[in-house]
Amino acid sequence: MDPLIKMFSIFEAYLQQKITLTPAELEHIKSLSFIKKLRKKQYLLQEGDVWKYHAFITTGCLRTYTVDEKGLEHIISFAIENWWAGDKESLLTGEPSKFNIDAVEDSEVLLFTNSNFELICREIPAFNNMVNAILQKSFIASQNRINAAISYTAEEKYLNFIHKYPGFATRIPQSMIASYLGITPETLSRVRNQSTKK
Amino acid sequence: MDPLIKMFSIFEAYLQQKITLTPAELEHIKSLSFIKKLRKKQYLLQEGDVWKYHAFITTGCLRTYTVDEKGLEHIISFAIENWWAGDKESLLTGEPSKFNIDAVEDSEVLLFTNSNFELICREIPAFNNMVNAILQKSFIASQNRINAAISYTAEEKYLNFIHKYPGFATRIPQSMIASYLGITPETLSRVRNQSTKK
DNA sequence: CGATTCTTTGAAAACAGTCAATCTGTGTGG
DNA sequence: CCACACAGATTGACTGTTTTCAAAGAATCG
Repeated sequence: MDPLIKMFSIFEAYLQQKITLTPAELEHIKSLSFIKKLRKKQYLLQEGDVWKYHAFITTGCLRTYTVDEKGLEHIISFAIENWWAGDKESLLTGEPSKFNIDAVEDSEVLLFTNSNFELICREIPAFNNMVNAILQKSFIASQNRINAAISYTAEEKYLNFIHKYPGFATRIPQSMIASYLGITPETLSRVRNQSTKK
Repeated sequence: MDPLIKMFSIFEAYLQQKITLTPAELEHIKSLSFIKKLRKKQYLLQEGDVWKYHAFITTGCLRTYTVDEKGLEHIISFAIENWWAGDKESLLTGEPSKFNIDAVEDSEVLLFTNSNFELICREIPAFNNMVNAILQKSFIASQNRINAAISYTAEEKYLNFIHKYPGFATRIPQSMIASYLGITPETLSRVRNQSTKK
């Protein structure tokens, strides 16, 4: 099966679960998308580059992260199949990104240039509404993450994480969970040992 | 001067700086808004209540915060004049809010019920676009705050804060800045002393 | 002023981070 | 198929930062 057809069918299922589209609209959206396959550890975006796309993940897992002066990575977000990735700030301002995005697993991504994406939003109001609803959910999730980051202890952060994303923890190295939670891998290891004892 | 007229003129100036509206549209928006004056420390929203509005601050300063089991407050966000406040999660889900919103200074707020707000969004596409642009900026700010929360030391958090919001720090108690940064007031006090020595 | 609130300071304790070594599991090439 | 290499996880000892608790010192406001 043509990979574009297969990948797009995943996106199509995603769209149809959220909004109603005519076959012509679907075909139009499809015509404006293109595929990118990423091997594990391959970059989708590197710090310093300008991000100009909207990326929908059909399979796999990506991470968005910063690297500090000491070379430590801090994961801002994960994005798995049926979710979006990108740097909205770089996209909006045109400034070079301060984030890196790379593949945690071999992944397949559907890309839209920003101008094509905006075209779709203008032409298909339901699509625009969907995009705004996603943004709203993303914002709410961010608020909750901020609350966890400034209120919780290391243990609470971990327990909250596995409760919120059950199953996901087994899919990625623990050191990445630590990086996402803002603690060291060693601390996470100790916290896990103590939690299981209870 | 009628307080509604005065307050609305602030909102009107805000709107006209962002979008173009006809006098009739402005009048329509005005007719769907209502005033709330808040004395310092007065609640706009209490934990457990369902939030059903969109609040635009014309003067003053509000804070959104959680209270943990120990009774400690954790500030999720500040909102000053010409900015918005509310709990999008409670609004979207209809669930009781886990946040409190109260006035840090005597404040004046313009309120729209969610249904009236959505009506305006539907009737005036430019207004809807403006709302989405604000949401986008809010999301970007949240991402940056998450990055600071998981990457920075206490001192870096403070320096980043005063750099990002110059002047604002003098407007609120330092203990609230500490609460916003996720550190204790004592630590902030010490960090400030050390920073000024340098 | 006096009362309240906020900030600063000190000393001790708790927590998380660092560095280094060991252990575990996985996958690859000989 | 085994042995090895590698990446990731764990553990220990130590260090450093931040918190906690308590008290004293400013600042603010009625």
